[in-house]
Amino acid sequence: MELSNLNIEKYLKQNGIKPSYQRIKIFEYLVKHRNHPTVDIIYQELVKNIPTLSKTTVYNTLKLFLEKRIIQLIVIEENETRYDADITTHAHFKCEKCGRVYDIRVDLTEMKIEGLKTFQVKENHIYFKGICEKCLKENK
Amino acid sequence: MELSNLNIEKYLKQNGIKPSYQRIKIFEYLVKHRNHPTVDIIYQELVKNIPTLSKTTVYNTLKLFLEKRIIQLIVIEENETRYDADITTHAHFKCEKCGRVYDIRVDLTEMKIEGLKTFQVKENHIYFKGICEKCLKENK
DNA sequence: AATTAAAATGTAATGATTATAAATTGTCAA
DNA sequence: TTGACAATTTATAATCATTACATTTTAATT
Repeated sequence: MELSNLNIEKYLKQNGIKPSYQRIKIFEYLVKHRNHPTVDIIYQELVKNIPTLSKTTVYNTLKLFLEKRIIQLIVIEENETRYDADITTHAHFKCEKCGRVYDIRVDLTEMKIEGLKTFQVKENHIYFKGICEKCLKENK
Repeated sequence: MELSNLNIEKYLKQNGIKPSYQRIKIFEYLVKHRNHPTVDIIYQELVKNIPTLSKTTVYNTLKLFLEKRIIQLIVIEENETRYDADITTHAHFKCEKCGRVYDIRVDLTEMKIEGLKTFQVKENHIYFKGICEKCLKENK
């Protein structure tokens, strides 16, 4: 299902989450922007329209979303935790210049890993660092 | 070259690092244990034999090693930064039960990624989470 | 409307990392 | 060998993201 078209309230309910105003807005932010934001980015954006919003609420809500597995954690840099409402398998690319985090489609079926045969794998994470196309062009 | 057999003092010099006692011991710890330790683990182990050791020195030294590219950063959990003296391309697996971080050999040549064509990739990181073989057996 | 539970909020506490300044050690010319 | 300067280590304080906790607000139920 395309996240951008779904009814967020319904989606939260389906996943056992009571759809409060704040929860809806936080999830909506993730779905609409798809920018892999940090807690602070989410807070700074939403507090413009929800002046009473507390950063603790953002933390609590994201933790709840993680427990219910409707978002995933992205940890690329130390001390920079980001969140993604796209929970399908995909990789990320972080540009060292502009700091943007891009979604990268990867085909993991190609990747057969001997060393993991005897392990029970629950999550896989792939990310790259470098310079994005946009920044490469600008620096010419 | 096998890191475990090399002369650490020489290796540091070759990479533009003045081989002080602390630096040698910290690098030696990484090479001998290969356990992807945190700063605290390194500090707690080394301070047993170097009572004057400061945690700041461990931080400074690891930062220097990173700049000189003789170690790599491993960030799997938020708020848990680990270090690895093996700078060859390989993946990691963190066990959710015992917390151990395993090295996993992967063949990245198989992984052709359309979305990265126009980007300049400098680093790639792959990690998995789940239950390791040891813990799977113990829980039976 | 009253009662209770859930959620949101504000503030304080925690803990890893970084900044800063002082002390120690190493280097090298005189 | 000594003195002076630079590099390194150390100890302490500051920072900042996250978590803990207590209070207030909102929602649900009778």
